[in-house]
Amino acid sequence: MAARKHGVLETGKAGMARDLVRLSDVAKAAGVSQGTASNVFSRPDLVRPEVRERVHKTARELGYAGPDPRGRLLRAGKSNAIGVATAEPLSYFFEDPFARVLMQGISEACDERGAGLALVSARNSERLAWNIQSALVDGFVLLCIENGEKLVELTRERQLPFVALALGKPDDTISAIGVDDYAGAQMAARHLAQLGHRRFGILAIEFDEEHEGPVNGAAIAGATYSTARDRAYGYFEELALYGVDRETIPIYETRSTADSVRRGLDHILSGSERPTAILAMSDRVAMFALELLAERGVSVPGDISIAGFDGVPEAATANPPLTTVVQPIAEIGRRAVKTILEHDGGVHRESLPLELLVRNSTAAPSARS
Amino acid sequence: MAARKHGVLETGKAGMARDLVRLSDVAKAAGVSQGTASNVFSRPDLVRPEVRERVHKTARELGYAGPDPRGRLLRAGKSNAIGVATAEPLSYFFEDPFARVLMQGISEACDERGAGLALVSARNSERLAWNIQSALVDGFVLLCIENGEKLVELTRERQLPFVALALGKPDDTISAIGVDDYAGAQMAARHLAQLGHRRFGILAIEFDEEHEGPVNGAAIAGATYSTARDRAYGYFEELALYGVDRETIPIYETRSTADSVRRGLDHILSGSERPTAILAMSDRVAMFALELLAERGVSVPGDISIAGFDGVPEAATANPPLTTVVQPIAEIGRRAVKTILEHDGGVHRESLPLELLVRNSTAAPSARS
DNA sequence: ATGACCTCTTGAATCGGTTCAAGCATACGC
DNA sequence: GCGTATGCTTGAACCGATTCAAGAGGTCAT
Repeated sequence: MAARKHGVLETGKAGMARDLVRLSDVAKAAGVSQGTASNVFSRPDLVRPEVRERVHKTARELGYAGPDPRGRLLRAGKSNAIGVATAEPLSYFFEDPFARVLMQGISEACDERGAGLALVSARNSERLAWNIQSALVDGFVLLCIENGEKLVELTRERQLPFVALALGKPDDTISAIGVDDYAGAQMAARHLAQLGHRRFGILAIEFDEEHEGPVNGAAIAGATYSTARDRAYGYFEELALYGVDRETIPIYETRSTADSVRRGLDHILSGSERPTAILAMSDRVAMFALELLAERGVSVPGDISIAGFDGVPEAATANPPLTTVVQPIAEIGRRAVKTILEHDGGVHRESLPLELLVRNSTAAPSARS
Repeated sequence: MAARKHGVLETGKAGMARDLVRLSDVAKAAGVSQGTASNVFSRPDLVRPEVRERVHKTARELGYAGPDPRGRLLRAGKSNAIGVATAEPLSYFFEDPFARVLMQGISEACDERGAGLALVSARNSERLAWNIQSALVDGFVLLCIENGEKLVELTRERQLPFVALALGKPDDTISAIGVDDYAGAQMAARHLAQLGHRRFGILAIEFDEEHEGPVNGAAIAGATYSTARDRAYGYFEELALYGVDRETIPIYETRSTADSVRRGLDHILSGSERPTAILAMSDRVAMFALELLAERGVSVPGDISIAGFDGVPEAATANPPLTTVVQPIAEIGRRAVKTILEHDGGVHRESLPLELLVRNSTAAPSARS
């Protein structure tokens, strides 16, 4: 009661006097040492009940808010929270389907272990750097979508445990969890080839920082992002087994937006020999393509088959439901958290299995194609 | 280079020796005072370039990770982050459509102002208490869904600025942002009544902690959650204007799960006079109902009209697209952040406008009904 | 040569706790 | 009555920075 009354008074003096009362004030007022006062709150069983009660009473009378986590943090060292960082804006965590499923896995693991969760990001890279430098966390999960190198660079300087979500990096001295994009791409390609398709088009995700448009072999070899590169090679190698020459496959690098997918589709379908199957490097891109084709009256899988990649939940309810290579996204998140919280100073690299999930967006090419 | 080498050595000794090198070590090694060393990193322009360079070099050689945010935090007082707290498990932030849109608004506002974002929650309330007590934030946004009272109680003790997302609380001494649920419910009811409906059923969201099932007037009056209560009264009052007696309206309290909505639907449709319109207190519930009715071969809006509440994005792509009362969810989030970051010690209460959005799930009752 | 005025730099205080070795009673066994 | 085990308390060190009044050294004008 006294506490509440005091609190009201405090906030009443709009904007003035912040939290003036500290543990040492309580200790002094209660006539005990600061050490004892601290024990009252953190390890009550070490304190004689009467003393404990007296200190509590004093604290209430003074309006003490309880031990300030800032002080504790400094002493204890651990903030008991992990940070998830990415170079995208913060809202990415709540918008992107992949990120959302990943975060579900991450948050489950955090809940289980009682760890907190801090989202670290920013629109411009200067602020991102600052945010990473000043994040109050015990470790980082790096969502390496856009600007992975930079992210790793910045995080490394914090000298905290971290794990990159993407194995591709040439640098295998850092911990990472990911999937075998190459093998996954092979699965998708094999599936379509075995259905009888021989004419393909590829709707790619980002190979490089800023580029959009048709892509050739050299560009792929020099790609900044290994995810796209590996998936491309996976497609190529597998299709080669079925006698499909990679040179004949139109491939368009999109920016994962509806507009760029539209342009990509135009490019791919404009050739003399129209593909009967499209390999999309992400479900997101595949689903944009699905919508656009429906608008144009092209039947999927009647006229064209499409296979995606990632296995986001939305793929199941797309129209038609999307055949895709599913990543264990939530599991990746869970393991990332585990890796950080159980960090032992070593490097932890892990590749999780992919799985082809056949739905209705793929079928044998029709006779008339 | 030296820095990296050192870093590698450090982490090499698996699990041993943490970050031994502090600012004071660097200062000593560089032969400057700690104050100067601090300035080198935080206010470089105060330091003569040569000295600055020397300190930086020393820091690199020692493998100094840069000023530790923990120390800074204690001194500076502000962690420059806000916490979003709720009594649901953490994954709620990424699963629930309402929460997601809200978080988009919140994260945009945080991005804009360069504030960090911490998610605070837990499965059991003991841990929740601890997490709130120890969150390193400058203020809280309280997502009062399930256990608002408790949440407010816990947060109040931190003596940090906070804003509750829900106006309903009897306690108007706390800051809050919300909508006029009563008026919103009236809009939905009026719309259906004006279409000609006179027989209604209500699929309610939670009135109380644990209950599911048919609800009577007394239960509503004594409801724990004001959101549900206000919406119910909004429906009742408006329908009364059209001569509909509230006693004749079957109302079922769901737990917002598919199963409970199924039971709710059974209850509502089992009466002798089948309703021609259903008022659902949330889009989530409405969309479950939509699916279930489709399964049963009941046409919406042919046989039955349904109106939702909240205006989550999914409502637009439901089948049929859902008529609903839309809340400015993202805007609520943005204002919440603004309120906290601009906290002046006063109480800030705000009610944002609702809007009826008519789509295809509502129509005039058919002749045969 | 003197004093005014700059630009850096220093040293100490401070932020708010936790922890631990050492001290002091009190009770217990003999 | 004495040594010892037991149970609370204490006081001081420490966590890792930032800040600011005061000082040091140098420049410039008179």
